[in-house]
Amino acid sequence: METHSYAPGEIEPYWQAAWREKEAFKISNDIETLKKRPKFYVLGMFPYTSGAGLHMGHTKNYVPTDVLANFKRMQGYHVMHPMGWDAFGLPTERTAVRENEHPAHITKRNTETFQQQIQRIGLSYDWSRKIDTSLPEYYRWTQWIFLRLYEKDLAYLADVPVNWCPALGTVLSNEEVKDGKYVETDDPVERRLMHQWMLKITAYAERLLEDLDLLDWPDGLKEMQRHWIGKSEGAEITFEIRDRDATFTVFTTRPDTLFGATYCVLAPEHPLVAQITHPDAVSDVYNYVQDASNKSDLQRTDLATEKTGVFTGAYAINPCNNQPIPIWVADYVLMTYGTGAIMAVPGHDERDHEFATTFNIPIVEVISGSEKAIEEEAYEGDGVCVNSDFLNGLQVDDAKEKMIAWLESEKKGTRQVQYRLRDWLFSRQRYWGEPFPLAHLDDGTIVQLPDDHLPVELPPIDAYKPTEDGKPPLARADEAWLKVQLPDGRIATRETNIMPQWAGSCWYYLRFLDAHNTDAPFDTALERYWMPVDLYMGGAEHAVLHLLYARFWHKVLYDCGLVSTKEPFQGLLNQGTILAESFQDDAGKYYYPHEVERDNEKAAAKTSGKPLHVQLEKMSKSRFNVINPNDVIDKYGADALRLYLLFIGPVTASTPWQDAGVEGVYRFLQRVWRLVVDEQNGKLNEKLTDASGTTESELWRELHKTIKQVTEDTESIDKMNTAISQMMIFVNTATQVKSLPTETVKIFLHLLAPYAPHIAQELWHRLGETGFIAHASWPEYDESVLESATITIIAQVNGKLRNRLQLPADATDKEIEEAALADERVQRFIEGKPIRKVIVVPNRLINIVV
RNA sequence: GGUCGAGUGGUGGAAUCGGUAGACACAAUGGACUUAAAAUCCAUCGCCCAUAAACAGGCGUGAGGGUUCAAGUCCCUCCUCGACCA
Repeated sequence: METHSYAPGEIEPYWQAAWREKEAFKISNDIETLKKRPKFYVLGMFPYTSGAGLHMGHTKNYVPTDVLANFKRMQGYHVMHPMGWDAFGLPTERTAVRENEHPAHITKRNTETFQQQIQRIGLSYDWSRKIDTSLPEYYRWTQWIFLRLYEKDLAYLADVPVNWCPALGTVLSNEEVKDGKYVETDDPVERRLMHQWMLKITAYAERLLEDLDLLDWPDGLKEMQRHWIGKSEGAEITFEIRDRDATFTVFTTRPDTLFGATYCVLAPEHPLVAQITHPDAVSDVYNYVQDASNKSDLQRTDLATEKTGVFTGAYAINPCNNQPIPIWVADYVLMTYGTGAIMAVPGHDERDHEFATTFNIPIVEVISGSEKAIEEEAYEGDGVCVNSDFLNGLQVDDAKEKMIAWLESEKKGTRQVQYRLRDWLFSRQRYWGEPFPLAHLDDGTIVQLPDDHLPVELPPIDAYKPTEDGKPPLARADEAWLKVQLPDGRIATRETNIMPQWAGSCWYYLRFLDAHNTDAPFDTALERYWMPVDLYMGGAEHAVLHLLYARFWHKVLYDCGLVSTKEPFQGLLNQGTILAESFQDDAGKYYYPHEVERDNEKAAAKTSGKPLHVQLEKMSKSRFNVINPNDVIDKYGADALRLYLLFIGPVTASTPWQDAGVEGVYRFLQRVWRLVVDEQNGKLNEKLTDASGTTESELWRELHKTIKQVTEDTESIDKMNTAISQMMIFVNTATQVKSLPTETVKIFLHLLAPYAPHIAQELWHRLGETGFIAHASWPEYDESVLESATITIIAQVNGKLRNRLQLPADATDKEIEEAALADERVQRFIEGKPIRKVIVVPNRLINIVV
């Protein structure tokens, strides 16, 4: 029997093809056309195109941003809503090695899969703007922007400690190293100084901090960035060394505690260590420094359970009281942080206190206020200075000021601001990334290649690993690539490091504006029209690094006069994660849901009968709890997937996946379908009439209520779940009425269209409309329709609900009071007690206090 | 350890500025329809007390205290969980 029920599997591919053929979401690049309307730029963070394909986390980002794009488009905005691929990076290179295939081929395959999967969701991207960071036409401009940074002296070479794995002959990232070993092969990893490219992001620390105030970002996110930048104010103080003609400088945020400094510490790498160490201590110190050099920063500071150190035998002079204090070497002081030396105040710093206790160094109280004896516990709180000569009696803040003034007048120190932010290690010894547009001359000087040499394309090489003598993979390229002739005729050797994975994503939001420009990274007029991004959505894992790096590049481009805004992303939201049940046995082994026997709370493995722990965790392959978006589309369609993802909770909340919930929204879509289509014969529902909407006044009012709520909730982004609730209420009402004005249904379909575009389009079409509902105008609501002749007033006695009163909307306070007092149920609770007070909240309630 | 956020029915979640707690769904239970099932439709659905039934009543937003005519919402103390950083 032929059925005419809702069949997403048929209508969705049909309309997706129609949108593609008609280029329904393509945006003009003609600036005059664009300027006729306001703009809205909504961007979901583009995916890293790993072989795993699209996962539910992507959809939790791309669906809400798409709803917003559809909504703004219907409101009359020109909407920039592009998609592309973050394609350079280590995972693809690893696959290339494993499968012995060129990473470019793997990338092509992966991006095609991604595009196919994304298109099935019915997202309204302008695919003509698609970019791929690993294509020369794109990375040409990444290299071009790097040259602008280089010209501004923001790129430099430095010796920095890296994780070096001798067995693999390569550098590893911190994430790849655990307990001094490479996580995948257990090969030992050591710390080694290597020549690396650095970007001087610290030069922008203050602006990166200050300009956070310009942004409409969640406070928590701004706080994370502030913390990462880590501005601290204090003083640099110079210490002289007794009996030697040498000094060292420390940075402290607590110059007020200088009188309490009872020792100093130099980092093991500090250049003075060798110079000042007393002959008797030389071998101890040497051994200690050797040990420390193999530890990571984390092992030296936060993971260290015990403080270690060694006395140099030398003494520094405390500048405020000329007392000699011992100089130690300890690995809890890092050379890369501050000046690589500290003054230690064990009385008022927890780590110094621990160290002083371990090594029996005196502890002096200089700030009063501690509840415990200063020998027992460091006191880091506020208080009044004691044992501090000219600071005595001052509060901490005043004491800091006075001490800095004194140091400056005595030329023993200066006011200083310090940041936690480090310069950005910008080179990798890998293959699948952007080559640097730089070359080295024989005399060691570095030259930048002229712009017209770009792109510097990746050369073909025989193996994606370092050379025998430890040079990066690009050093395997043939001479034709390695040697480059400069405009003046000299021959230079190309830089063989590549840029890190972050590089391509630092400016991709600009390339979307003018994706195929071959003369410039983007057109300036287009940039001025579209920037900044109005809403940027992405996972919280990018809250710090990606956003900070992109902001940094953007500010450099701003200083070069290439972009018109100080900040790239005006609005920003982190979508929540999607959780799902996972099953784990006592040994920590995970099981797939189909391997598990469920009995209410308890779960057991089907094969072994072992009891399993059931927990809600983020969906991930390694936890065996992934649900593939494409499987959901196969079963329920893209509209149901979209609606469900939005209906389970606010966009920013983390919510568990429930299969049954998808059925709920699927049923809702079926009800919508039946409003228009008679499932028996496929014709239009007989209830539909040509009457004006106002004839069915209750439904008309519900419609306007729905327009209002869907408009407001969609606008706020984080309330799309309640927008759907209200649409459900409308459909429930519409299902029950006896005659249904077609006009009313058509208006409703506009509201549904951003959320469930396929079904809205299909029903729109069946109601005789041509063209795309996506191009129709967003409906307005009429406030007067929402007004009702009567209102419900809550009658309370002593704050407790006693009755609901139906009263005319224009009733005065006095009339409300009279009606309440006349009410039988209210009277029962007053029972002749004296009325002390009556509170009337307009349009809401009356509270009688007895 | 630090910073930020969150605790509401069996479940996901609603609740504007402090003003009807539990919208909308899911699950469950009962019923209608059906040879049967699915689908669909109707009803019930926080806890307690009471009743033949009903009207009503008491309690209730992690725990304890406070402010207020009125607290899920504001303040204090504590507990638990999560995110990020270390």
